[in-house]
Amino acid sequence: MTTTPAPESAAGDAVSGSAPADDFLRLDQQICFSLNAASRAFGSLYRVVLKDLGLTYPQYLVMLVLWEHGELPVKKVGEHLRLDSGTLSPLLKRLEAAGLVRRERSARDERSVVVGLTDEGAALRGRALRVPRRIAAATGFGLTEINDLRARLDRLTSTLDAAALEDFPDRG
Amino acid sequence: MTTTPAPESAAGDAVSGSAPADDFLRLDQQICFSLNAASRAFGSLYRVVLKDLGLTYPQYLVMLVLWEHGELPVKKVGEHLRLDSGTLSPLLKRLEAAGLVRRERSARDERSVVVGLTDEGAALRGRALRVPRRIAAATGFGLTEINDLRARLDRLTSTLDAAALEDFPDRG
DNA sequence: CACAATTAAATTGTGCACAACTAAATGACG
DNA sequence: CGTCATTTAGTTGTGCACAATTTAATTGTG
Repeated sequence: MTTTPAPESAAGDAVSGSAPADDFLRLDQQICFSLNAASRAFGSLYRVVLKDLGLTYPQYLVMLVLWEHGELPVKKVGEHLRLDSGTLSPLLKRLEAAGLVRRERSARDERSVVVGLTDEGAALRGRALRVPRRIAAATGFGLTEINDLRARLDRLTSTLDAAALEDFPDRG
Repeated sequence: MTTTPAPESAAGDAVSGSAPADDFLRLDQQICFSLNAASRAFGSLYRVVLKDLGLTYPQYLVMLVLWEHGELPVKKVGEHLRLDSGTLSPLLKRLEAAGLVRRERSARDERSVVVGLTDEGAALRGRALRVPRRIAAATGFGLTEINDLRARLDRLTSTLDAAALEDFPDRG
């Protein structure tokens, strides 16, 4: 579980034999699983930390966007978070039911629904200020290391997005 | 979007003012969001690549485990993937309905359900061999870089797990 | 102005993650 | 042997992600 053998013999050439492909399959399991596991481990930690704010992790992300940008149409919130209305509509309804946000149709454009903070939602920010520090501490990483990891992940994300668009151009 | 200002002035001391905490909140958004986004971008890519195998991403992970280890009780599958029966039971039923795995109660221990591959499930491995290469290519990362990222993520995961256990010791 | 194309939310349906709980089998111990 | 704690799957309920579809408003064009 330390420093994988790394089947570099098969790194550059086409799939010829069978053994290198096996290694790739095992490696693939490790990579995709590592990311998946890290994401879920983060989720578990946030679940604990956010419990007394009464927020789930995706709800917290939405609140972060609103705290930073003020009121926004659902569309814009979705652009910030890479989420569509299929995910956001029910989530925002739950935040509204919790009294943290209000949602109202824009007068200028009746298609658009503008999401804003209630007083309670704005006040919650004060209690949220201590969240990042607890999370950062739990990672055991320093700021530099965190920023480095973030940069790699962001690069990975945009590369993956680009690759997905090549295979599947009919996507927004 | 390049090299964040990094509010290192507030890195070591307690939250005194307001501005540094604001920065932390913004930073937190970036970190957790980056991981979340990368995980979902990976998911989208796998969704496309796995489409003609008829597998979802979590189902693919289960198949990887079975291809590598042969038949296993549900419990063991869950240990490999960090998933409990609440997630695995319905997932395995879908794989069984698809004709890829069979599930049968162990004779030795009637509590345990052993999951094994059908001929069709074993045969699917052949078509899956080309998946890792497509994924690796899409990341735009070399093997070294992938392994490095994986190592960081694994370290992050175990640190996060340990931190969660400190806050919440009643967890397996 | 009329009408087609586009856009924004919402809805529907499928599948995953996870907490909480249930049911059944096993194992330990008096 | 009987009883109780533990273990293993499964079930239920909540919430998120995402594809596909629907509805309504807006924009563009003739």
